[in-house]
Parts: sequence; C-alpha cells; structure tokens
Amino acid sequence: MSESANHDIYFVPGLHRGLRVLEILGAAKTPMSLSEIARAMDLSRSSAFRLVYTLRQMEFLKDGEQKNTYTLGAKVLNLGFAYLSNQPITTIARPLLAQLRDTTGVSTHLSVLEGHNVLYLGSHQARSGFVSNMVTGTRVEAYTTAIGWCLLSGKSDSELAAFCKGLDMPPITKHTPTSFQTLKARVDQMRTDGFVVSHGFREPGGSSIAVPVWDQAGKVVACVNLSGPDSGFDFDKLKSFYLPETKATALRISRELGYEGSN
Amino acid sequence: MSESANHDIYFVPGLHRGLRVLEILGAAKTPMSLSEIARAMDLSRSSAFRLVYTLRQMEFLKDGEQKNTYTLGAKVLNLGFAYLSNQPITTIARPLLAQLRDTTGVSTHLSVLEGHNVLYLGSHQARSGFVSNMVTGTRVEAYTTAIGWCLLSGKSDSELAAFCKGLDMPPITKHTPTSFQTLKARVDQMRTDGFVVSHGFREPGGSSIAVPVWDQAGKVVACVNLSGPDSGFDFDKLKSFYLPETKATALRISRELGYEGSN
DNA sequence: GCCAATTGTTTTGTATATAAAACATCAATA
DNA sequence: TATTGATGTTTTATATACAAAACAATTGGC
Repeated sequence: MSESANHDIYFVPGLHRGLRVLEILGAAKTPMSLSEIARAMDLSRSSAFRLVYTLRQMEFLKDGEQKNTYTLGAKVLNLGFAYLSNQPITTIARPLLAQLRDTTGVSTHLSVLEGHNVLYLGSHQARSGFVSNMVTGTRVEAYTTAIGWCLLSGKSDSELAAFCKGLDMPPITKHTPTSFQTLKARVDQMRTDGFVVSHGFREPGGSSIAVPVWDQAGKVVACVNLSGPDSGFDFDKLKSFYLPETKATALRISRELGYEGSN
Repeated sequence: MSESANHDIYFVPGLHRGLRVLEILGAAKTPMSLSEIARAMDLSRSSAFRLVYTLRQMEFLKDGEQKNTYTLGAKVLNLGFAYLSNQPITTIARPLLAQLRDTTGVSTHLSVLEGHNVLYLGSHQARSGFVSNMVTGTRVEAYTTAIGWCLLSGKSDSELAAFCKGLDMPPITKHTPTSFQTLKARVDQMRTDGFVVSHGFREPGGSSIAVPVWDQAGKVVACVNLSGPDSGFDFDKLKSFYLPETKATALRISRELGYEGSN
C-alpha cells in the first residue's frame, strides 16, 4: 500500500483522493495528464481515471491546452470567493481599508490567523511604486511577522505555548523569534503598545504597521496592516500620522463588529 | 432513492457528494449543521456525517461560531487562488491593468468566457468615488454585457448559434439582445469596430469600454474593460483618450501572449 | 422536570466502489 | 515498418463504502 493506512472508518476515500487531485493540480504550475496525476498520488491509473472523470463532469477540472491534460476548473474559484464573502469581516473592512490606503498612500491589508499561518483576506495596493504580488489568499508563518505577533496577542499564554509546541521556528531575519520565550516577548510588547511597527523584521527594506481588530467579545479576530518598501514611507510621519490613522481604521472595523472596548 | 440515478459507472459518488457539500456551504450565507446539510442534499445523516468528517479533517470545512455548525475552510481559498495564478494571462495582465487604471483613473477589469458567463479574473478599482463590490471571481451572463459581446466575437457564427441554442435570454435592460439574431448583430458590430462602448447597456447609470485580447493564434481569449458610473467618466475624452488607452493596453497584453496581428 | 422531537454518533448487512489485469491506442525508436 | 513502452479505457472479482436502524445526547415546550 501507499502512505497512511485508513485507520479512520468514517473517512470517505473517494472524496479524500478527489480533493488531493485538486490540490496537486493547484500546486502544479502546468496542466497534468492522467498518468502524471496517478503517479503523483501513488494511485492506480484506473482509479485516477474515475476521479478525473468525476471532477471533470462537475467542472472542477477542465481540459488543458494539450490533449489529455487537465487543470483546475472555474468552479474552484466560486468556492474560494464564497469563502471570502462568507467572512463577514471582509465586506465590513473593504471600504475602510480602501479609505486608509487613499489617505496614507500606502498599501493596506486585512488578515486573520489560520492555524500557524497568517492568511491575507484582502488588500488594497498603493498606487505609487511597484505593484506587489497578489496577496489575498496567501499565507505566511505567523511567528515570522509583525502581523502574526499582532494576531497571536489574542491567545492566552498557555494557548501560545500550545501554538509553539512542536513548531519548528527557523529564523528568517535576525529579528525572527525562534522560541516560545522570544515569541512571547514580542506578543507581550504588542499587548502593551497596542500595535507593532516593523522595520525589516521579515523583509529587508520593508516596513509595516500592524494593529489588531476586536470583535464584540473583545477577542482579537483580525489585523489591519499598512506596509510597503521603506522608500515609500515617510518615517517622520509614522507616529504622528500613519499609526493613528491605522489605529482609527482598526477601531472602526472593530466597532462595526460590535466591539465596545476602548483600546 | 433520491435525484438522478447513477447511470455513470465511472462516477465516484463520495467525491461528487463531498463537492456538493462544499457548493451548498458556499452558497449558504451562514454556517450549517450536519442535519441541515443532510436535508439540503437529500441524504442520510450518517452519510452526511462521513462527508463532513472527511472534509473537516482535510480542512476544507471548519467549525462555525455556533456549536455543531460548519463553514467553508481556508483550503478552498488556496484552490481558488491556485486557479487564478495558473491562468498565465492574469499575471501578464495585472501590472498593465493597474497602469491603465492609474492613467485613466477608472476601474479596469480582465475577464474571460466560461460557458455562458463572463468570468472576472482580476480588477483594479478606481481610487476615487465609491468602492465597488469585489468583482474578481464573479460571473455575469455573457449575452447581457458589452464584455460578453466582446468575448463572443471569438466564436464563429455557427458556434454562436450553438451558444444561443437552448439559452434563455430574458432582457435586463432595453439594450439587452434577446435572440440569436440580435446578439449576433451586437457581436458583428463589435467585430467591425474592434471595441464596444456601453452606456447603461447593463446597469443604468454605468458606462464601460470593452476591448478584446488575442493570443498567438489570433483567437480572442480575454477582454480588457474600463468601467464605472457615468459620473466618473469624462465623456468628451472617451474617443480621444479612454478608448485608445484601453486598446493600447489590450494590444500590449496580446503581444505578451504572442499575438502578432495588427488589430 | 418531564416528555417529545431533533440532532449527532455508532453499528452492521449488503449493495457497490475499487484496483488489478486485460485491452486499445498512440509515439518513439531502430 | 516493426517493436517497445507508455498512456487512456474497459472489464471484473472482491474488498469496502454505504444507508438503515439503533443508540446517545441535546434541545424545546408545557
């Protein structure tokens, strides 16, 4: 047999493998043939055939340019955007983030914690300077970024310890915390300040401001973030302008979520 | 039994139903319980249980706020963005569309034909005026919009006839074509002009310019589109400025795809 | 605080999804 | 052109996914 045996009696193997086909085709930069899929999954060609047949019929796969090759179909886009629009926070935050981008001239982002990663839910790019990569939907390891520290401030110390347990924390830059203690120090600092300002903490030459968003229960549920290359920041105005604007935006979003605190 | 019997021996029912669970949860605006899912799919609770169990384990579903409810998980976002970034045209077009937005000050979009719909692959919102809804990933019936007519110009007359066959075409506005003949007239007009300018053709008070993008085979593969509320357009500059800029952008994208024609 | 109804979970006999093997089709090389 | 290897497709015997039924745990109404 291949990989992990099915200890789980409730598992639906057809579904499991079908979704893996989608994941593999998503990761592949180019369409794949039936045999390639079967090999990548360590599966018989006949079974791969049936999976592809089903996915194709449901329009989750479509034919590639080359004959007998397949790529993700447009249906997966539907699911992705259904996910985004089912997150109420994205629709609330969008106009406010656009406004923050307009008043500051810097790119703005909204992100949440998903497992060990920071997940970008939406962003508004600065108009000047280079156009960065699409960030919505991308993930970054939370322990490595200011946004991550900001989001982790929603966790209790014991939750944070559990978060670190078994987590490999190689340093990205000299600022990266590499242990529970150093990460906790970062998070505690964020808690007392109410924000994180990063100068090249993750990307050399890049700066950002991260401020938490609270829900009606007072829990940290998201993070508003201004970021860009150092060249695009006017550092004199950081504490007098960018930071208060970002905090105001985060608070406005929090208010719309029902937050009544005074952070 | 329920719905359509499984005539297809190659169908993987577990996969089929699992994906339907995702679609139903995507369409639902709020998390659903196991029983609700089972009822919506006309399925036994025990089967729904197994499907949800599998999807949850794979992180395609996650727990909702309420106990025993489920929503789409973040994994579906991965697929959605994998789809987008696997479309080479999106990465080619993105900076050029951003540039077009910057020089014109109007929102720009890239879209392709998917079945009977126009599918928005990416957009760059105008910075002034209201911020429109997220458009990437949304669909509009092709026969109703200037973009649709533009994209349909890639089809031969017989293909267009096949496209209309069995398609219900209720009018959205008084400009909507409602038959093969009237649609063909629209498409032919586009072919001779090389563009479509719409004044309230789909949305009263909204205007847009649509120009096709060609690939190296000379086939229409996408559409570049400027659009916004009438109030945001300077109509005097339409033919002298907006239109040539849009055409230039579309041609630049076409060139990058290998198009060598002179349209 | 009881009862009824609804929901989530487990069990289990049976209908069926599955992978091996056979077959068919194509591409490349000699 | 014949031969080899690989790929897509079909068949089929058997392992197993499935839905009904039983069970457990909630919830809501009176």
